[in-house]
Amino acid sequence: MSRASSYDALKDAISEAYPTLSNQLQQIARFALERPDELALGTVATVAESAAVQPSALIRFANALQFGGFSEMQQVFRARLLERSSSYRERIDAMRRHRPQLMPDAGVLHRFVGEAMAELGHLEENVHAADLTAAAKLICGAARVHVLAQRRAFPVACYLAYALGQLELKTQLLDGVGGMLGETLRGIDAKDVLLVASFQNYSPDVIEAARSAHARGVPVIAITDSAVSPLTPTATVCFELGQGPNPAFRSLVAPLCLAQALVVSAGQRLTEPRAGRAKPGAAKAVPAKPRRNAARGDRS
Amino acid sequence: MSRASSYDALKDAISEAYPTLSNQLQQIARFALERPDELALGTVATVAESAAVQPSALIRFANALQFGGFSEMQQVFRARLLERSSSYRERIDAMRRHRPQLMPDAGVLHRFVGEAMAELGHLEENVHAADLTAAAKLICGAARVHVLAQRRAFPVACYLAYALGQLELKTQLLDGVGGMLGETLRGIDAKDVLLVASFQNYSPDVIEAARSAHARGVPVIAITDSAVSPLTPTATVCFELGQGPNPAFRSLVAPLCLAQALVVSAGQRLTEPRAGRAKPGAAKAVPAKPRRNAARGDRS
DNA sequence: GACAGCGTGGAATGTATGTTCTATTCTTTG
DNA sequence: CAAAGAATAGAACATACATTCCACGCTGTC
Repeated sequence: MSRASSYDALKDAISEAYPTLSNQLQQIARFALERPDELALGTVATVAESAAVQPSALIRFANALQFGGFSEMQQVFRARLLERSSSYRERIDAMRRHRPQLMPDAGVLHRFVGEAMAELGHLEENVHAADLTAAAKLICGAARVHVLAQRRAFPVACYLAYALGQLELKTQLLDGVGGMLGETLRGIDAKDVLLVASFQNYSPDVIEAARSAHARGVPVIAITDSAVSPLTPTATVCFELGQGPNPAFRSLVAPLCLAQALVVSAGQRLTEPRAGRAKPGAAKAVPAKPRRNAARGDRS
Repeated sequence: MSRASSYDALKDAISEAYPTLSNQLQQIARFALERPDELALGTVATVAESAAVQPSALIRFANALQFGGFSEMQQVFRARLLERSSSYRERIDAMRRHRPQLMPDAGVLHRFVGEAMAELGHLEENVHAADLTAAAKLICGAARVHVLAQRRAFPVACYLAYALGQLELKTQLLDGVGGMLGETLRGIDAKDVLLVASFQNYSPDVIEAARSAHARGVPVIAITDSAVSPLTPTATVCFELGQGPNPAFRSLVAPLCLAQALVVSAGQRLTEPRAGRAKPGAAKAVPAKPRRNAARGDRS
């Protein structure tokens, strides 16, 4: 029997070998199963102290399990940690593998469906509910909502403008038609809100628009991909979606799903005004505050 | 400002410090946000190699973020890994479900993510690979590609126009700006292809455009929701996505994912012309054939 | 065009780590 | 009760590591 390469296999190997182990090694075995995180991250010395054994005993334990040494065994515990950290992707990958590709273009569709699902999983993990609430609050309290995006992100703006327009909100899609973008931007005042979306490579116009709006006290809600996006510093509320598993073919699935949630959150807030919303007047007064991310604690 | 102790705080700290960092340090910042797992488990040397920087740069990066050294910063990444792997996240999910009034908008996001995934599942079941292949063939063989959609489906058209334009294809987005839609439509001939998308309630303009194009022998590729859609009879290739589990809040996730698959299929066909494609001339000649769905057998 | 300041690359250094080895202790058996 | 064997503790060692330091190159400025 060779050494185990997955945590589950390792668990089996430990149970199997357990009766044949010495007292101390059994103690380590129990420790390993009870606190696998500690074995994943700790050093020989720290684990040994925590398990109340000598460092050398850990090496003997690893050897007893057919590992070349402690570090080799530790890889298994670390792999477990990584697997666990992305629960969605695990399921997706399994599902994807389970289906063989019959035709060339079916494989393409399968692949993008799988990646879209993974992106959605990431979306849910990376978006803080409080940001969603704060953004919805801003939108509802605004006199007008301006939506701006370009190139790859433009569909997101289209959807937002359309869906927010379906509510009773005064929504304006800022396309650059006729080169009137600059003029329109100047017309935005602090009672409005600017909704922008941009991903790598970021459209300079959009960045500049967000910057200038922010400078004039207009609250900015940004949908972007990274915490180091140029939109981040100028955004009142910033959604950082991260990038999917395959950065080569990024899709709009995650941003659009977020946009939909944003619209519906705003819609709920409009139809049920008392649910957690402050007085309408107060809600309008809030936006000028430059606090970037409502969800997270102030960095003082 | 003291050093960040949680991953979220670290993300904020990175975004804040990002503009002041040197090029190399910015590169590391991006790497850290994109692949936090690697920073959690790797050593200075391995991370440095993976990020294509010198080990010392990593220490400088950690110092710039107010950490005493790399290891100190690494603790934050490791803490994140532990949080995610343990049942901590599940506990939050549970709390979110059990106390929706505390985080009302988290439920909204969760719901739409779930529905989007369901829609993607349906998409995969309802789209036939042969339709995808046929559509890609049409697109590649066309002299020009015209994309048309309105209202809710308009973002799909935007994406298609943008993405197809990124390939070497001559793509034209038919917005109705200036009321020129009718004029533009008359300019489409049988060597072109018309890509339309429309969902309930179907936009009359789009339906009429597809009908008239079809009547003049222009191949039409349609993305719609149902087999009884008014687009179905006039489409050379028709993707019927079905409607998601909840028809009230239909999203664009499925159609956009399909659009992406379509674009990439076309792209592959362009860069590898021999892969399954007939002679270019023949490919152009095919479309006029009135057989509706290439994938399915004739319904007799 | 020279100089100052900063960012960068790469080697040097001291520490900490994993592993090995041996002396000691405990257990078991004749 | 004594002796042999295994298990264990702890020190010793070689390696790998994080960190520091210094020389070089680049950029912007006077």
